[in-house]
Amino acid sequence: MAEESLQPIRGMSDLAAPEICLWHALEQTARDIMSAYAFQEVRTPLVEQTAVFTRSLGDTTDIVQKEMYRVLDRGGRELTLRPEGTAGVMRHVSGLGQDGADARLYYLGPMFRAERPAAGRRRQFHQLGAEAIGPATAMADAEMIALQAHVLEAWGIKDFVVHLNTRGAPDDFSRVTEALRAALAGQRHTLCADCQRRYNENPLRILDCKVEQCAEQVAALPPITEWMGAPANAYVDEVLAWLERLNIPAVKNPRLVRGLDYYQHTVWEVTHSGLGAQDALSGGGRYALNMAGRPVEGVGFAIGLERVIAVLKAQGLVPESMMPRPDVFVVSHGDRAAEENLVLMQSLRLRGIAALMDVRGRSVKAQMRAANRSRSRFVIIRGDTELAAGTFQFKDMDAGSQAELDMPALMNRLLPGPAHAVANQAGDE
RNA sequence: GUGGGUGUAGCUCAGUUGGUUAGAGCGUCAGGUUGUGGUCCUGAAUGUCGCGGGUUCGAGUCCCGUCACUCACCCCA
Repeated sequence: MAEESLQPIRGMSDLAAPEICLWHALEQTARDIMSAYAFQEVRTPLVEQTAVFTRSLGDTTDIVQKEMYRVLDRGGRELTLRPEGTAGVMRHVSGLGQDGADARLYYLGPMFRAERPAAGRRRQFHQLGAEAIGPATAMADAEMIALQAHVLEAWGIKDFVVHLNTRGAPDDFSRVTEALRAALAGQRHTLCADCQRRYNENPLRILDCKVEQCAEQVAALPPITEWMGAPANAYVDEVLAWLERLNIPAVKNPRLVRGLDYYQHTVWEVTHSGLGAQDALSGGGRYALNMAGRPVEGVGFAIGLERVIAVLKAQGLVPESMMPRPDVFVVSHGDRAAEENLVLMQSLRLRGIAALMDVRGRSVKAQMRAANRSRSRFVIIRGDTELAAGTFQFKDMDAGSQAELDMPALMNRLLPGPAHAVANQAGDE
């Protein structure tokens, strides 16, 4: 066998410049908006006891059945790399007791699912999620959808669509399940293999099957809300009313049910036409379940960062344009000058000026090339001549102009510098 | 998990019906007189042709396997 191929494992990859600059920008925007909605960040462990996920997501879900990275630790305990963020947050909240009754929390980080990678789907991917813990009210649900739309818009995502549905109250659930089985009983054998299995295990999931023959039969069914009681219907309508009041466009999609068992009442998904096969940008819903003996109710969503970035790139955004520019590159000629320039560079950095220099003792020409490649805004050249005269050559790399300055004049050019270097960044080509 | 496509220098790729020292563009580095970038000119370096096996006098080129990437299905973010 090959000695060792230390490459990243399938579906996981490094995230570095220039792409990382885009991530920083998105993260900063998201944190600001979360603060505006009074959400606090929570960082739960990347690994939890397997039961945290199996109990909350549901045993029959695809995530639990075939997509979790499960490992045994030294004590033989069953652990799992988190496939989503909600379960860990609920576990956290259940430990807070009364203090967790109205928690407003968000998270941002990697999730793991052992799937076959494809466009918009990785084994390690990243989600921004938010959870509002508290009693079920339509206003709380609408607020979350508004928050989510706010984030997507602030990131510059255009033309996303919010699909909304209800899974009904808990006591509607069995009624809908039975009604579905009854409605499909006759044509059961014409459904796809997966749906025949779902017919027994979880008939709701048949509703969002993409196989054509199933979709046709589903289209002929009445909307599931007809089998639900009046309270459940009143609840969704109220959510829709609040959204309208907030000017958040949303379309009702009676086939949307989502794949996780903990949802009840409002569920939604945001799609974008520019994504291809995996067109879901984010999803969320209201849930209720028992975590460690404590009931936890809440509403939340998760946005797939990789997919957001795919849309932004499709919209023409280039990560390279977001790379920060160094303010100044220091060029030396002669050992004495190099020594003094190292000290100069350090003092510039202490004042917040982004500075760098060549540390290999290369020719002035090579240093200038390096300065150009680094996209530095300015170059300071100080050799033996300048050292003797107590001056600096100060070159504007964009304009190509150069002037000889003394120390006060140099500082004068550089200290207000970051401001106009930033202003310049937007306009460079 | 199932199916399709791909895998040749840092990057994007070419490589004719298997034939002798494997190429281009971009990038990198160095020069174009002795202290100056981005344009131009000249030159240089870099490949276990994904990995393993097989067929053959001979394989980047054919066959098998394997790994990875990629796309679709499934499901989801």
